[in-house]
Amino acid sequence: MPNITLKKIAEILGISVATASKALKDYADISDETKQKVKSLAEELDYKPNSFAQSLRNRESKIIGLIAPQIVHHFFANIIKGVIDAAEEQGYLVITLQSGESYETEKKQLQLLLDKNVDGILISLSDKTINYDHVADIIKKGVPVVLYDKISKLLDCSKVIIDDRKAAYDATKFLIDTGCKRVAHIRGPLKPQTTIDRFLGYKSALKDNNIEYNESLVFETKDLTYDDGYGIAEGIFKSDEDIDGIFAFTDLLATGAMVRLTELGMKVPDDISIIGFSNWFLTKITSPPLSTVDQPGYEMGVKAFKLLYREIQEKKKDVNSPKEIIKIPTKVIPRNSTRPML
Amino acid sequence: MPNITLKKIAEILGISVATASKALKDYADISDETKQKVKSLAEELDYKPNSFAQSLRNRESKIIGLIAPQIVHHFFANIIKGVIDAAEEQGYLVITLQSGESYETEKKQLQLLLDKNVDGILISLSDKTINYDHVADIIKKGVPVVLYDKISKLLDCSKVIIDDRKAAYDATKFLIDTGCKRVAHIRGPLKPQTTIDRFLGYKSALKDNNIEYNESLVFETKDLTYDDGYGIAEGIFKSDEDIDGIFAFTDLLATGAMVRLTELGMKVPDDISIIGFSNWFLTKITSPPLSTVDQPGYEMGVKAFKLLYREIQEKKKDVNSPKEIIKIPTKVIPRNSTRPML
DNA sequence: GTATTTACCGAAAACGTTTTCGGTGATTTA
DNA sequence: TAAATCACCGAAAACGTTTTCGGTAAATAC
Repeated sequence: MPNITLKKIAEILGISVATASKALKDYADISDETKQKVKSLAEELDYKPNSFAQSLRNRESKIIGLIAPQIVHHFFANIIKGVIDAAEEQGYLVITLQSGESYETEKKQLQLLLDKNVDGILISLSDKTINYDHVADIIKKGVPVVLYDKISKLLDCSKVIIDDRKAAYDATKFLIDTGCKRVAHIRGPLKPQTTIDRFLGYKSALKDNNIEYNESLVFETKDLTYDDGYGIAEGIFKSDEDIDGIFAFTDLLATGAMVRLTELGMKVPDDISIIGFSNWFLTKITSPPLSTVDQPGYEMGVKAFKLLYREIQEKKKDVNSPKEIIKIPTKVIPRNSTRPML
Repeated sequence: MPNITLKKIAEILGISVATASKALKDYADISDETKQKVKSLAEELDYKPNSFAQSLRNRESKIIGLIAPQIVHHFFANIIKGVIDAAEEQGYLVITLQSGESYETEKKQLQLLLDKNVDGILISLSDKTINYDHVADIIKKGVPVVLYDKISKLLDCSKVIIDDRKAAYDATKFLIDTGCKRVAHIRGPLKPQTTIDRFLGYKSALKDNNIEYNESLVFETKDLTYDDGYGIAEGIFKSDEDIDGIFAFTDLLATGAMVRLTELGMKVPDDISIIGFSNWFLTKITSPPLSTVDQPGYEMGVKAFKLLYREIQEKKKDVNSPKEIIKIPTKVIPRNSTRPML
């Protein structure tokens, strides 16, 4: 079945393709009568403009690209959902790709999106990415790019991030406020900025509460897995430091640690309080339910798209407003792995 | 910066656009010398063919559409990942959309994808979808469509599904084999086929093991939420039926029920054994860890794409092989919410 | 030495849309 | 009545690619 085109409509009506096109777009130099005829015939034949032709002519695809390190991940899935919803509202569709935390695939996928002529790109850097030229290059080329969550300060573009430092500060302070004296920190892998920021937030909360920072209370992880948290708990249990609180880099680490410490006979939260990070679904159903920091992924996705959308519009009009960095506020969610506030 | 096109390459080299195009595609009627010149200049200038022009000319977008009821969902996220990976391998990109279990948006999004001229569509029906014309129409139009997970028998197209009936049979049999005498079933909402199939699997496992089916051992849910499972547990606890095993429609329901039953003083698995369905991540960290049925989402996504890919290829060649229905095998994952096998 | 094949290239149409730039005839204005 | 305005429409170029169909020169065949 041959597709129905403007040409066909024009032929049937005995007018030119140009007139048909303009009629559908309500150009002023087309009579109301012709407009009506074209519109109703288009309706009747269920005419759909060919998007390739439109894109070719208008130089825009109405598609954006989205790269996430992982898709099967509560936080990122929420972001993706937010992006898709916000995009759809503006008539944009989203091509999603995942780097799998690999620099090479991240680079390759960026190119795939560019090859498809997406109107803009939303990207969260992989943990392994230490060279940013692949992103810098496309920014330089004028492609609208917005970074979200895993960002780099070296990249000159708009960004949406969690205020990790403040969030970590709040979490740590919450432990202190609920009676913890010696708070440990299970930190993430060294590289990403989030690790550093949460660590700094932890440190400054200690400082502000007159607790001396003690390096041996900081435990490092590489994998961010449940098993990792589970393993690290051994060290915390055996430590001589009288640890009575843990601020973990993620809920998963916290959960792993909590399970192991419980197995080892410690009571949570009385012997040791634990707070995670992200408010993933699982935190509601651990025993005890895990206190955590809510990291609003959906909102982040929406904001990221809106930033990108603005840039896309501005590019069309050839204006250039300054880059923006949005910090999404977080909130401590107290549950039963920490003691109640006094 | 103006994009670099075939025309530009041709001009620089003093040849025609046609020759340039053919050189890049290794046409036999172009001399090796010209091919080399064109290729190296293209390389040097970083020439990227304009995808709109290609799509317009070739009538294919190398993009497929994917509609899922939910994105923030372990099972679907895995499927999406599988689809994206498999697609990328064949040079396809994926536009993902979520219906949010709404028939109206499902319908609308199908249209959005069609308007973008995707080469094919992968769709999992929303729970609320009871009219299938919107899908049937595009199948009739010749658009390659493959249904996955939430399917309808009324739709004539290829499908990829979990063998729900067998999976439920296995899960129920597993409870019986580990000593349960009176196995309850928390079933899903009435409509979707999965609910029915799992229920039938449950029933026939009972029958094959000479246990009489008892309607009052079947509990219905609407929401599939943790809270739903939690609430239903009340009824199970208060029941006079001496229930000693539960096969729940999903892990979440199972977890909710398990938590509530534990609160009510029952010991899992000794007083009551529980098995869930899906092997979501959370099952590893409940206490006790939840026995479940593994539902391989990733594999399902891969298979679904491959089916779709085949149809797309066949459509190009104008051949028409019969529709295929793939059933993905599942596996019982024994953990500690059920008793050990004797 | 003519006829035929071979090797290589290009003109042009096509995909379907959008928009510019005139160009009609009809109506107003001076 | 001539000149200016108006309302309406269409031809054609453009977006960048692909492919068909010749066409020309050189190489081979007879």
